[in-house]
Amino acid sequence: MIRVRFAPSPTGYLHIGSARTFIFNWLFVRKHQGTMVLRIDDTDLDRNSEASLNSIYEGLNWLGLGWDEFYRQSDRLDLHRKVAYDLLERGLAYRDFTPASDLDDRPHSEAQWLCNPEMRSLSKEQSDARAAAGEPFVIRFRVERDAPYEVEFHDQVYGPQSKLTADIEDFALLRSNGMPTYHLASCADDIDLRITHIVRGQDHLSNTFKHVLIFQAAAERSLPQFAHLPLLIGPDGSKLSKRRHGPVVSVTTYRDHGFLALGYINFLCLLGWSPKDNREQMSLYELTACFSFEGVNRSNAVVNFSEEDPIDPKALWLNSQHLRTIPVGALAPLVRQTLEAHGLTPYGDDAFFNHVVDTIRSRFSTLLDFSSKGRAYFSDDYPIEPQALEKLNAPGARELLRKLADRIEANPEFTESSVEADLRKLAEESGVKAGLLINASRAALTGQTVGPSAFAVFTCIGRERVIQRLRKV
RNA sequence: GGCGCUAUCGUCUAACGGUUAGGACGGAGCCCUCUCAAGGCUUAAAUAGGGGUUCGAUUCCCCUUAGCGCUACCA
Repeated sequence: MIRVRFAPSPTGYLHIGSARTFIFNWLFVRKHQGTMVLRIDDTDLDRNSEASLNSIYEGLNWLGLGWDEFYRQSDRLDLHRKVAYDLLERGLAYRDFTPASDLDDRPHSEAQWLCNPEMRSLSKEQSDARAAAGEPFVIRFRVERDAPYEVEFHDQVYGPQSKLTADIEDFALLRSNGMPTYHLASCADDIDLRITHIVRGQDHLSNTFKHVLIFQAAAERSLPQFAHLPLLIGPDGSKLSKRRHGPVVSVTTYRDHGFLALGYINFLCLLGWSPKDNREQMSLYELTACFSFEGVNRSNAVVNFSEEDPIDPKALWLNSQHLRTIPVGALAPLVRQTLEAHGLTPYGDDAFFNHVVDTIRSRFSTLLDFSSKGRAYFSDDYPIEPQALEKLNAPGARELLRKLADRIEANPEFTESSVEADLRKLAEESGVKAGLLINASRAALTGQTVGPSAFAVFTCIGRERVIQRLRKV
């Protein structure tokens, strides 16, 4: 049984890199009918906040993929401590009484820090005595020093990995305030939750050697599988961060820009992974079916945005592809929500609404376009653009539009073809080109010079409103 | 500084030793057309540099360079 976990720490919004990690975990586990664990890694008291936990849920809920089991590390502290003390008991870890402030003075840039030999060699009696006296300490993992060996694991993406114990420092397991470090909490939980595949960002690739040491020391069973994902970076080549790159790094930004969750998921999947057969637009089903770690790349992927253009153009394109191909029935409720959020109430029944959505969607790339560019289809209060005004100001245009209104009113039939017939007949009788009347109609009905076929516009606005709007010009 | 990872068009990527180095986004142009999209077609655009191995390297090995990551009582 495959079990994976997504383990965000609540120290900010849901980062798009984290979102992609979540998605890859999800695709993998759904493909193999395993269990998805959501685990909140909240062991850093200083940086955690309830607000950021909520924003992570917000992002996850928007993606809409879901999970099967849920844990918070802060509820599992006893387990973490037990693992640390067990390692201490067995001599695989030791107490380090060095005050935290002294460690800051370490010459970081020159030689790497491995351990403090004095603390490492403290006898059990001394160590116990100082602890009993209330002196603060951290518990560190005792990495082999006398007989260095290669710590090895096989990464599903990066292949065989190894690192000499001589290059691994005696990392902390338990802080002096009694809280576990990331390394300890993560491994203790992965063991306890019987996680079989650890899928996470490549920034943890070198940490994995430490984790392997913990797993080997603390778990009876064999190592989980590891799969590290290439990082998402900005156009400047640096890791995406809110401070540097702004709101583009938060998934909710894309929700707020009117993205379809599927469109954005699809985009994220194509960053660092490909199905190898040139497919780009894919359904969740297709993504799940063909996802594999073999298809994951090893080099970082740039999210392509700029100040003028804050959304990756490919994301926008992919979204527009989904927007025009998903079933109207699935799209319509989302459009309705968007409209309502902008104070617009669509006309007519569901069938009519679906018809309108279906007609105009191929020109749009986000949900927001329905309430902005598509406003005239859902409200009588819409702006007339300057170019549209020009069309209306064409000689005789207004008068012809009023006549057209009369013709339409006189004709009981109201379909694309009946309107077209009425319009063309009127143009012919008046000795003007049909194009003039067609363009003027669109301008009058939508306030815009761009949009669907003019006759389709008539049916989307509806008979009564068409007559009204044509007369009003 | 040490260790680890990476390197194909501007961007996302394909090519698991032999291709005119393919596709997509974006750009340019053409067609279609009542407008705008969509769609179709065309086009510009890449193997970081240097050594090997090989009949033959984008592909395998080494070096250089560059970028990224880890080197915290952050995750």
